Amino acid sequence: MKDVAREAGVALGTVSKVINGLPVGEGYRKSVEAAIEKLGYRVNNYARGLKTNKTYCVALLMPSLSHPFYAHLTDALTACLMQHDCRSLLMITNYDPEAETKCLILGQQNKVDGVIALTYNPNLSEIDTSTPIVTIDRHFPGNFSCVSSDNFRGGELAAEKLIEYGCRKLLFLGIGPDILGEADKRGPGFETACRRAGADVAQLILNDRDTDAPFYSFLQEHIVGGKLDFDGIFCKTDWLAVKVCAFLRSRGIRIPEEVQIIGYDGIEDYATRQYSCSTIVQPIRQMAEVAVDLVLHPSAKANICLPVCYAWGGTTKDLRK
Amino acid sequence: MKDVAREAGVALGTVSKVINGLPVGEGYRKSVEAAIEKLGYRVNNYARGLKTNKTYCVALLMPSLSHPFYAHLTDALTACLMQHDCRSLLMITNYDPEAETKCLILGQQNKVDGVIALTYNPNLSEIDTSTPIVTIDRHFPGNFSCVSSDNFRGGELAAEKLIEYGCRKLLFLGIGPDILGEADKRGPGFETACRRAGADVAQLILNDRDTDAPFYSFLQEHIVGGKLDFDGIFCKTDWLAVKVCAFLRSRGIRIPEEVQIIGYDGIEDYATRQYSCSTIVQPIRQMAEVAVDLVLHPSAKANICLPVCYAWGGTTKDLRK
DNA sequence: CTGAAAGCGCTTACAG
DNA sequence: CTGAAAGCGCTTACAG
Repeated sequence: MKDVAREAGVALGTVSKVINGLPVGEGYRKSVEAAIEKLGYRVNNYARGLKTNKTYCVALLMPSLSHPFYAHLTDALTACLMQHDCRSLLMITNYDPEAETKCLILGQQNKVDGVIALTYNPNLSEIDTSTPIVTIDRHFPGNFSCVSSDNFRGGELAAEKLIEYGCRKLLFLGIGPDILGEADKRGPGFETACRRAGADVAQLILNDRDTDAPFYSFLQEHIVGGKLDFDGIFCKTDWLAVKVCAFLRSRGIRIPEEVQIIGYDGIEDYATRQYSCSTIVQPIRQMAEVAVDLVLHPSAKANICLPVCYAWGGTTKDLRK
Repeated sequence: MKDVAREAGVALGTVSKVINGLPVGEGYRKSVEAAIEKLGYRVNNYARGLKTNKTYCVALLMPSLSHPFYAHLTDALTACLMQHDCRSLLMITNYDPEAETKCLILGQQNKVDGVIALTYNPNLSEIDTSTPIVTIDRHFPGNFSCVSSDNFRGGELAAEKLIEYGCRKLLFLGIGPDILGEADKRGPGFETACRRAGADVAQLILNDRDTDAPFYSFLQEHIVGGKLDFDGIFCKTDWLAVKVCAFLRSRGIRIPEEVQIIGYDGIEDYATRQYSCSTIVQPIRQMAEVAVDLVLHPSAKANICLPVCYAWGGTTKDLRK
């Protein structure tokens, strides 16, 4: 920058003004721009951030990118931030609360303009609350905004569809509850709509993320004479739905003829772009847009639920046929 | 930091030394640490970077995170960087050369310590070459290191396996060539091994990433009397292999009984962790480790090919049976 | 071993 | 409108 000023024969302040588009004499602007071009000068964001306290950088905290939902969300968030001339500082926590806390601190140490976090259970007491934090799907005490899909409505929708397609003996399968997770409204939404319609509904909710064996033994117990005791299952995630489908098929149960299954998330196969099961689709792009908007223009604590929709994915009856 | 110095009754330099673990009197260390704790002080990386010219931040350029390969690679790279106390600045280019160039510049403007890039065709002439750049799977003129899987060997391996499993009329299907892409050695590797074994080999290589219709019409032309004219196909990517399988199955051709298919990448289903097709597996974690090592400790231009392996995924004959 | 001072590359009141 | 100067929060020779 000093070199540019010397080359153009002006003071540093003038160069700064040209860079930032502040009013400057036309002749000065020309020569400064020429000097910038000639020297290949590029402003140093670190130095700028030191003065302005703006870094044009937002930290993204994700549990993993191995799961397509997180990968797509990260993709969408980064694209949105880019449109606002913001960069994303990506941190992967692997579902580990300690790593989550560490990452939050690291992010803040880099003086990010904000944090968008999909976390499981960070130690929030260590967190500096002066930078805006937006969570995805999680409520935390304090002044954090939260954006999520409309999980309760999604649960209702799953129930409505299964009942519409003829199911009467319904089952909800889920892992959780996560700490204060918005996603834990899926089950209650499902149950509410089932009861409203007067349909039978059972549920099995596990706490252990590491094994799904209990789901299989539960299902096995409900297979009598080669027939499953339920005709409609809502799984808390597509991930679970896909695994449940694989298990039931391995036991000779036909899907969707004997039992229909709906998941939640809206995961597509990477190659064929087909849904991996019938599912409640989360509006990922919109969630990203809202989260970015909220983190860049912090307001009072907001709690935003975005509308979901149902999509057919082979594990429910296809009414189009 | 000034506050910390005042609180501890020492000079700024002393605080700096404590923070950076430089030798300091035990009593001073104690009181400085107490002051840091009390004030909740955290060093500002931007200010530090201004002096040291180190940012502990590496830019990651990826075409997208919608494809599992890029998502897993990004995940692994971020984890490796984290272990080196480095953060990742994520930039998504959507395969757009202009965006690639813009991202490279943005990254450098943030004074990253290095760049790891999986790009298609950025305008490299605009790039400042003073920061180390490591590419994945791409060669560029200039002093950039490149890490990739051993694509040529992967192609050979695919041929060897298909031939071992009884195939005699082989076909290679691919999109490309990418500009100077390392991945373009897959076809030649395949062909070389086929010829070496004296097997027939045909190939179809398209240039248009946006449509795969020509693949299907080509295959359709080679279906005579319900039989495909090839008994072994190597697809340049799993993505293509999965789509080709879907097409052939829709035409009533049985896989792997009538034709065996191998892809490249090693993509697993996110839920079942099963390979989406028989495949040549890229060593993603190792590639990430090597790339991070190379970007953090730049040496002379290195060109590193990591070993691949074959994995069964349902589209070749399972010899274990 | 410690403290005072200079300087990293910027921005921003403040005079002129 | 422009230039000279102070200062953002750090680190690092340099004296003491």
